[in-house]
Amino acid sequence: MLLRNISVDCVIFGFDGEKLNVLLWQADPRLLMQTLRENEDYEQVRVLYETHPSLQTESTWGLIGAHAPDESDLDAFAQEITTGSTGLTNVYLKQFRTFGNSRRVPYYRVITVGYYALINPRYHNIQKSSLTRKMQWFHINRLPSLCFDHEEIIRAALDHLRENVQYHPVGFHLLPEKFTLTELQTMYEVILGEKLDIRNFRKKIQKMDFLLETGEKQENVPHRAARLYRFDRENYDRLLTEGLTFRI
Amino acid sequence: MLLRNISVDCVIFGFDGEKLNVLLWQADPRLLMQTLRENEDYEQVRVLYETHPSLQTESTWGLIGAHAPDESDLDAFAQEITTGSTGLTNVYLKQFRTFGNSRRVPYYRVITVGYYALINPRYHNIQKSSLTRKMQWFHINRLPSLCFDHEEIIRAALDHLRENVQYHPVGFHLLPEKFTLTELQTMYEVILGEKLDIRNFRKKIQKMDFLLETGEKQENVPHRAARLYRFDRENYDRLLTEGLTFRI
DNA sequence: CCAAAAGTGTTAGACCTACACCCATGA
DNA sequence: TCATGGGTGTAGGTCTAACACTTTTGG
Repeated sequence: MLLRNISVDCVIFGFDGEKLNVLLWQADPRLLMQTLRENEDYEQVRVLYETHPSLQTESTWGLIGAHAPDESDLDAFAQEITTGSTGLTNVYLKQFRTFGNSRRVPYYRVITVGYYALINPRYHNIQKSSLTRKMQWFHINRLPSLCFDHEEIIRAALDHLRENVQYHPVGFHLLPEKFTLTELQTMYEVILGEKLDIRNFRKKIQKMDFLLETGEKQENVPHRAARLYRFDRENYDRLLTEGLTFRI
Repeated sequence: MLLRNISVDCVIFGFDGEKLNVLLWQADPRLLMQTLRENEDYEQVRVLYETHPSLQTESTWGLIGAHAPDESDLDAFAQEITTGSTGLTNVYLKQFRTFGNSRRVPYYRVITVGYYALINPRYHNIQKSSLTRKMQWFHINRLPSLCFDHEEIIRAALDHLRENVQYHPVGFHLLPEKFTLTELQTMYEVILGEKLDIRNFRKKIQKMDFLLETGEKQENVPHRAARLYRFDRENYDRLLTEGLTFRI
């Protein structure tokens, strides 16, 4: 059974090497209606899904989310939602805030627990669920019209990410497993919204001692090939216990 | 009406000048039963309150919290809860995490939205609600036995506070309006769990330029009287827009 | 040989750390 | 006059910010 008053929304961030994007979703009204009719799990939430216009117009998009089932842990359910739409398992997910205004959706009370995911879009496969008309990446500065308070949720996720990324090495989840220092720097520049000095950035990040040189280089690039690094989680964890403070 | 599946819990932190404490609560079984009988708002949550032993033994304590009413915004409801137990209005409250494990309380599903409050206990008056047997401060290192997952919630609140306090000037809420530099330093030492060098701390905090000297001094202390300062929020906000980064 | 991005070092100033003694007050 | 905590400065090392040219690669 679904909990009528509780939903989970995932702000799925993807970094394509140049821009930070969010994965958004549009329901297919026909498939949605059919599911509402045939699946009695949806009994609890029918009125909201049946009638809200934003789920039926072509121009309004939503975050990837769902009402929580009675029997799932919220963290696990957020993983399920992410896996269901990207095909990725074991994604970095951060619960960042719960939105609890009493009139944030129409008809009845729904609080939503907000998570954000960091993924590298090169590796994922968008999976349409049975209700989906479209699923698409949007640049965070060019969001379409969004239903409910989803724009506020995305804004809040981004603010949270911006802080988080400065004090915790989570940005690596947005990159391929092997990445160049330029990719790493660009990711930070995009999230923080400012240019960083290339020489100072390299000195700083290399001094932190949890980048592993793979010995490999880029291939088939029309310029000097860059060295590829990987994030050394084990060493990072060890350094943490010794009191390292990560700071970009 | 109360939302059966959603509660709000407030970890109320108080700093007494020496230690960091948490305000905890014990129900009075007789008053509780009477309220359950007479107040039909409690219909939804009766089974949980009637039968769980932790609400009835003398040795188990709980956080200050309640099931959320259908019509209140969660943030506002957390304020109400805090006001109801401390008599203080306009308290610093931070929503820090939502606890959503499916079996965190018995009988039926309840997720709880966790907030923590920072108050100066000198100014507050504990107000017992109609259900209370006892309400009492506990030192964070000497917590009593707690019901449900409340110990985990307190631990998580403390971790969050520890991070928050280093990058945001929120610790001031734990102090009286006018405070000495030693009080400020002690507060940071207690939260961070480490000693700070007095001279370096003073240089650092004074350089930040949002402490106002009041011109007053302590009175009736058996030693040299310390100067009293106050936090200059306006100047802090101005400095923020100019790109200040606060860091203890 | 050209275009494009990779890669590298130095200097001046700011900041951090470690550390010890005198001062003001009330009892 | 004593006990208690308030208040202060310096020196050495580390970190930060600003800044421009050479190298490698593919086309």
